Amino acid sequence: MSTELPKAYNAADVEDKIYKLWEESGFFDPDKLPGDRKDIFSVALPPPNATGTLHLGHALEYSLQDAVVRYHRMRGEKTLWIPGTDHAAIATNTKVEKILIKEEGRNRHDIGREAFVKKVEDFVADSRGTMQKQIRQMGASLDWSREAFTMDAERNLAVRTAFKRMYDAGLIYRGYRVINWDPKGQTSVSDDEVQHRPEKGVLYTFRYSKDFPVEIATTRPETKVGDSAVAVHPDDKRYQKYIGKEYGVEFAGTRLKVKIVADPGVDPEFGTGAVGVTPMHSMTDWEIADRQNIPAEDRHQVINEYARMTEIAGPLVAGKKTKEARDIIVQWLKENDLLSKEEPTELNISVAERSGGVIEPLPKLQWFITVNKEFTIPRSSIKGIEGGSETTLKDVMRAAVQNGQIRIMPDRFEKIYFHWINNLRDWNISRQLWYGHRIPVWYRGKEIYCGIDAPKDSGWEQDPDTLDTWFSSALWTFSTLGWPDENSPDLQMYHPTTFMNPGYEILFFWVARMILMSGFLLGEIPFKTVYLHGILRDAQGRKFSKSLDNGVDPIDVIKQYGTDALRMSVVVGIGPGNDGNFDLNKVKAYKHFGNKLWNIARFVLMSVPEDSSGIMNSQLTPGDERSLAELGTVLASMTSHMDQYRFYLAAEEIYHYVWHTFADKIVEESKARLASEDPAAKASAQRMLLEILSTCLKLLHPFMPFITEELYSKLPISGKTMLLIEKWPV
RNA sequence: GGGCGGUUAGCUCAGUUGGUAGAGCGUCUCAUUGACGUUGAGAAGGUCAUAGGUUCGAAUCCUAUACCGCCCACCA
Repeated sequence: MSTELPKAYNAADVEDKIYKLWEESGFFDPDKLPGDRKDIFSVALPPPNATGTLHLGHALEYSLQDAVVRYHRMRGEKTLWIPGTDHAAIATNTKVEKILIKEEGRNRHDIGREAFVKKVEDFVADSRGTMQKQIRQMGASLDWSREAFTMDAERNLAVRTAFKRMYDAGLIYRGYRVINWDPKGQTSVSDDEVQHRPEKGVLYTFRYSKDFPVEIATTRPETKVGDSAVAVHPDDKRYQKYIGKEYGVEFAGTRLKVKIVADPGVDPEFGTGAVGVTPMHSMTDWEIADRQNIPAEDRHQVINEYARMTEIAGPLVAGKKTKEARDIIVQWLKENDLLSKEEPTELNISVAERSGGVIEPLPKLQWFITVNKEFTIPRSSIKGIEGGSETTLKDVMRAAVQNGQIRIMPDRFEKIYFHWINNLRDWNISRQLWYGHRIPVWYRGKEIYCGIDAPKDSGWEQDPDTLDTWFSSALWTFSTLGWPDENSPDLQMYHPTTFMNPGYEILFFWVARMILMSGFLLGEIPFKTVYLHGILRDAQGRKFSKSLDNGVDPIDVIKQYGTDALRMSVVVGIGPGNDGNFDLNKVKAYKHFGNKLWNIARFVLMSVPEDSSGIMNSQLTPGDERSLAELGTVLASMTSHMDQYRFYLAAEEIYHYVWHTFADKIVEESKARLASEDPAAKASAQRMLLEILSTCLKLLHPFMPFITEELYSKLPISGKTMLLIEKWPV
């Protein structure tokens, strides 16, 4: 054999070249794949946030998806994998504003909306370029001709159309109520974007004034200047005589009208069994106030958007930060001999997940998607939901998974999903951010107009708010396929998509919302299988974090060990839904494996003639027949693993076979015969080696695409194609 | 408060429907001008958290307990 391979495999020499070859072949585009492909396999890449660069989590995600995509392409399916980027409104806003403050000492308000959005767009353009390059380095076989961005013109049209249709169906409404306000990010956030952090607090027990009949308990005395009622349990004997009575009280420099009401939501065992109701600063209290018909004029906003006390809060605390106000009020209670107890307590503080700001519940006029309201679903292929029937978005989301049309892997996340739906409240979709999809609603005096485009006549002003970034992400499986053009060939061909591979941390943010949107807008499920992956931790199992400085740049790993080694290291041994540890030693081990494979191929290539047509027809010895049969069982098992999305087992199986059966046993055993004088024995060995090597390269290709493609190109077999589109053996 | 996951070799973790325990790394011994030292052969090392139960048989199923971790939550 004349082809000279270097002694060791050097990933850097081949990866860029191979990727270019693939990309130029056009085979990432399913329309350009050869042969008659009837079965469809389509995947939408979870679009990475346009906030900068890829991290190891992306490496894990893309290794899994590329393996499954390559496998199905080799199975002869019409395989589409669509790339894209998410504008990640809140994350990008935050990041760019941070840079702005650092570099220019100005915030977004200093430079104005237009200039700020321009800055964000420039930043995003930059990030997207970097990330596209990095995704290519991962070897991801994405159809770049269909690349999408959640903020481009096509996706913007999809967003406006979706909003309009939901608005017309009565599923989107504007409402004034208590929402999660992030004083740091200066925007509202949805319930899912609020995280809880345990903190030590104090439970204060006191009464508003000397002549007020009941004591209440709270951890936030500063909000009590905004109280409108005291709620007790309807069956609580202690307070029966006060229920329905109204008191005027002088409390910490304010005058309050406090009605004592009975509400079943109150726990008689907690504190004094009586709760001060602050409608404007607690969602629960707002709901109690609604149930008790507390009129709007008796609800007082005492905290503003900057987490400072308002004028209404009274002269004692007005203008103060909430924490200062708390101290002042506690002091006032003590001075007036109203405080009866101070007990240390554990409390959960609410924090905005992006900015880290402490959430301040505030009443605001916001846009919501209602999840409990009945509507007529125009059409539906979701089992259990009849087209034309009355249903709710919650029911749609539930049905899609309950009836098995969507499978969530691992199964246990289905329970978590249902639990989330059961407790779901209306989704606050408006954000007071500048970068994002502008809400397609216009106002003129008391008139309101919702439309895909601005109203033609003059005097209208568009709603200043933008949409929650997950609103556009929720459309992703079909907004990337030409929707809202229902006749789009891509949409008809590739939707519902086959496979979806997000991290479990965005099950609610994204997976559930995709099911919601696809259900309402298309009457379809967005995908058939959701394979949730876990988080990658460091070698000791710790989370990657800036403070630990244990971050690893996947591009550095690729430079040092090669992409194939990185890919194997994040796939093998990590089951669905489980966190994995990232260990450079593991990457190194798979680099060694690549080299092993390289040298197996070198040996085989040196051992067979340049023209293999003669040996490929030679008679196999019974021993060689057995070896091929044994490979057949490995193949069958691997195929089954791949079909069931058990990549972690498939990859390990072929790894083990190549090294410890093919190299250690079969190749070793063949050496004597290759050197022998018996031409039949020699030819049989040559044929067997070449066949096994060829098959192994195919089986490994989904996991280690670069080295296998390179080696496959050297094999002296006729009729072969690029390994990328070679047939998976059967 | 509710729910979920984990507990397997020194370390990090696999173990698909129950059939006498596996991988990588690490350790020890030996080999080696050989396709590959990014190597090969071999070895040591586990009562599969604990206690019960089901079964001919359990790391695997059931019930408790302990310890770690995660998610959800309108006990103010």
